[in-house]
Amino acid sequence: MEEPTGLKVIAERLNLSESTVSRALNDYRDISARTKARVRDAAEELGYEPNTHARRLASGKSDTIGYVMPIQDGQLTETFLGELMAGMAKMLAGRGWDLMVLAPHSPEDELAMFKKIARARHVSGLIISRTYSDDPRFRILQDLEIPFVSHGRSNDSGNAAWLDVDNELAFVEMTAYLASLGHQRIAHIGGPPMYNFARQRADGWKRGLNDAGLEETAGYAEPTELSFDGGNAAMNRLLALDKPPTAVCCVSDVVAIGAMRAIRDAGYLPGREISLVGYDGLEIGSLLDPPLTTMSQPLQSAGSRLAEMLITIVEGKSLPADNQELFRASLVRRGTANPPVEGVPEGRSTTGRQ
Amino acid sequence: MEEPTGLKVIAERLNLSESTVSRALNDYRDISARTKARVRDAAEELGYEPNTHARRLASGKSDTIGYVMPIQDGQLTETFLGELMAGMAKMLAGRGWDLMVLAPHSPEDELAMFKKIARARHVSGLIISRTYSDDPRFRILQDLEIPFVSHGRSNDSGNAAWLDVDNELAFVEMTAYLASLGHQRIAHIGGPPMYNFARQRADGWKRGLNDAGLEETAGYAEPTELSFDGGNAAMNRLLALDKPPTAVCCVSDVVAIGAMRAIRDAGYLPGREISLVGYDGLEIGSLLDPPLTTMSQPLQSAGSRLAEMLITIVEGKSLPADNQELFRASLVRRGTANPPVEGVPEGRSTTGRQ
DNA sequence: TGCCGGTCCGAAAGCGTTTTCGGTTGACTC
DNA sequence: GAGTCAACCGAAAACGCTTTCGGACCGGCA
Repeated sequence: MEEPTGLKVIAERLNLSESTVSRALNDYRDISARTKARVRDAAEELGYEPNTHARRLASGKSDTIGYVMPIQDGQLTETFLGELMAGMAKMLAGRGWDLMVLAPHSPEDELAMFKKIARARHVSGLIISRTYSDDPRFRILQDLEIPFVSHGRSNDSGNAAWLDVDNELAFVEMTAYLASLGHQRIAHIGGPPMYNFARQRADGWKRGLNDAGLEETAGYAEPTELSFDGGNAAMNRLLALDKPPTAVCCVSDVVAIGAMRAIRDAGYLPGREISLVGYDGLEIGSLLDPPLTTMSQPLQSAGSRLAEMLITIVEGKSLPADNQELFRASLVRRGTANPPVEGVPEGRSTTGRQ
Repeated sequence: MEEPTGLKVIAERLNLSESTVSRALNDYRDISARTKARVRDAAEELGYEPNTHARRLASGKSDTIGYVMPIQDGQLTETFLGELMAGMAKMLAGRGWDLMVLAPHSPEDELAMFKKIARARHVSGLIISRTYSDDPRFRILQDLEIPFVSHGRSNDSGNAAWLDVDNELAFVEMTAYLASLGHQRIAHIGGPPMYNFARQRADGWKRGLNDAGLEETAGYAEPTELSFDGGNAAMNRLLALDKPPTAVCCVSDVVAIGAMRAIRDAGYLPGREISLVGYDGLEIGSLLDPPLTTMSQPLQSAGSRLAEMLITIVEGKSLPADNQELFRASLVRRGTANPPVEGVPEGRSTTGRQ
């Protein structure tokens, strides 16, 4: 009801022009300190809040960035989106920027959104996530000249801005940890190689083996779906080998949980006959029996940093290529990774040779 | 680089005025069908996309709603936020609206955001969630005249708009289900009564007992923290009773999982000596052993509906009080709810009497 | 005294839409 | 054939801010 106070009323009250008031509030240096103080006080007192749309129209800036949610392929929706977005939103709010959510329901839809943004420019930058090994979005966004930062790398992320977890290092460390416990037969249950992180993690596992002086046993790399069933099936395949592994690096916690079930069903105990490490640091993993050892990645801080990077790029204060950061995952020691026990597990098809 | 095409260029190309073009695109009826068609074709061809800020400034509408994330009290961040927001974003996008995320880090911060929105009006409505039994936000938002819809009811939600799951009914059904399996000693592990849903669920359990002709046994209502440890502790208290329950209605899946552990530690098997039903329908529950029976609530559709309701309110097409909807949770039968077995469990402190 | 340079502020032109208000047609009535 | 009434479109004023440009004023210097 009460019309909001604009520049006008505060200008009239102080016998100043609107332009002076505007510049005073925006801290232009051709306004005297005294005037600035008067203006600020009056603005405060009157509860002035600039009209966002007018400001954005006049300045040509939108002070808004968009987060593109991963396209939901029916199954498990990422559980950490909330935390990531909270990190972004808080950072942005601190700078007076807004966070807008985009939830495309297909790649075509996503493309249409990009095109619209490229034209309307009401969003000045994007954060994308869940990158593929070959991800056309990098090219598209560059062609459309939309500033963006990616959460996760890709083959196509060359000179783009990204923030990623050092997946490879995480799995190097995971493997090294298992080796340090005494394991020699360390397998890997991986994800679909179309996802970039899946490839990186597999690479990390290989390098970890190498670093530990172990060699990659045939059949020890088992790619699978990122699901409970996928982990379960992959673990069953590993158990059917002549020499099943005594430890397994799993591409995700959910996959690891599926593997745990398979281990149990085979009559073993996860963390005893077969050690297991997951990845994601899911809260829920600690509730299992035994609690799942895992690698956890920072989320709130990642969201915050992503937003920060994008702002500097949008403002032209840095180049995309200068914004490439690697976060580090950290080992969460719980109950499923322990030194190997002697003699087990035996291959199902063997009769004791070994 | 290439300046975006505005109303101007399409007006010039067609020898029309900008105002005519604008009205044609907005389907005013004082524009001939022929002209509308010409304008639309030209707009299409030129890839016209209206400038959001200019449009919003001129029309005085913001076509944007904000989702206020629950304030994170350190512990487990809701796992379903992603899905809920996806539901909202998709619905809104379909109508040309935007979804903005607000992530206050304290109640004071939240209040400041409300006040700012009330003045700047760059967000035309809000969706709030995680409501308390006594939630001051209802009053505040009404006083500030900010249109809003709440995800969850409250004592204060009288004539406000809300969408909630029928928590009470869900627990009535849950209790009835356990009773139908033959259970007579049905307990409830509840949440902090400051949360409105916790109260509702406790009420549902009581009504369910009543409907089944059972009476509430002393000590069978155990409020606790919404965490694994909370569930664990509460279950231990139940197990220490003279006559422990043979079935337990849990306020959430996480709490139920904590309870499962307690049951195991006491030497029983969840779903055998003591049945258990959770609430939330967490994916992860199906990965447990045995898989957790639970009640699942719709999320994407809730998000979508929330957004839809808010739009009609913002547009003045309906009153808040006419937008109160109850969704229904549905039972997901998995492994932890079965008919009672005879004679067990015994109270720990008893020596065999019954 | 005249000129120069700084400091501070006002005027005014946008930014790209929407929307009100008339005005111009042509057809249609009596 | 004057008057009426739709039907259709243009002019122009917002919307509330930003930003450029120039002007007034004052002190200091030659």
